[in-house]
Amino acid sequence: MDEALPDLGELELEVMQLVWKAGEITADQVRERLSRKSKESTVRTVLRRLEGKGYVTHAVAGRTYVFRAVEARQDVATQAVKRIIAWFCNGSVEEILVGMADARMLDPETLKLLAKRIETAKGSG
Amino acid sequence: MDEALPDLGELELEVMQLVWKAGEITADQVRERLSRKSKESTVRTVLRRLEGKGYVTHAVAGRTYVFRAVEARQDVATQAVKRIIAWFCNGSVEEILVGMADARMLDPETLKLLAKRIETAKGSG
DNA sequence: CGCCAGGGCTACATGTCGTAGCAGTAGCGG
DNA sequence: CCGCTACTGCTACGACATGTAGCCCTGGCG
Repeated sequence: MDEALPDLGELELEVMQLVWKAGEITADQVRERLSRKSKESTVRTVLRRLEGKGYVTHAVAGRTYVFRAVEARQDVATQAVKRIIAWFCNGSVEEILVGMADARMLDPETLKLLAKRIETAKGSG
Repeated sequence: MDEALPDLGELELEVMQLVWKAGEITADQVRERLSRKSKESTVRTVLRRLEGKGYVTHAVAGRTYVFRAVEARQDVATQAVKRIIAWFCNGSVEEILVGMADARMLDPETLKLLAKRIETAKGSG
């Protein structure tokens, strides 16, 4: 669990979105909801690769595989950000945050929410 | 300037680090400082590709190219985060931040700094 | 018992990336 | 003024990732 970041291609990503959104999903359901119309074997290959990469697991329901995400979307996102920080900012979280602030991606509301979150985390963790 | 995110391989990334750190740098200097010992032509190819991707530009000094980054490290990092957010959180910045808070990547100090930053941005921008 | 749904394996084309050889060119020293 | 050398660009090649799909296997149902 160290390289666990976006080794995801476009299709793979879209599939993951679907998996996250549905919670549980079959290969065929994925195929139906996919914007790009791929063949079933294509979808299944992607799903299998995703499983190989550790992004999803499957349970067997009858003769059908039901997939679900291994990690929550937010966790993967957080991991990704962490990676970015390590990559570009030598581990300085502040740099990123400051950059985000400058880019108007943050606002006081969000900040307050965060403050609360941190409090909670401190208390419960 | 829309896909301008980490299409960077390992070597490319390391080269970028060097460029950012040095401000201005020649192909040979890059080669010297590289952890991995590559041939000059390799380094030059990477530099050229980086230029093609819009990450660096060069000025000619005598018969030597002097490279420098087009965008600041923080900006690229911010872009990257933005991309992540779009990818995994449907554009919700909060989700990421909350995730970071939960992952203990944030602390009150940083938050205060951010608050200040936002104030400043509001005033000046 | 044969058919069909659902799945796996294997292949292939394309694109990226690291690596590098080879050729062109412009100064510098003789 | 000329050749050497320092630098550069171009082109290639192998490895690996990714999208796409064909073909075969298997188990349950009619």
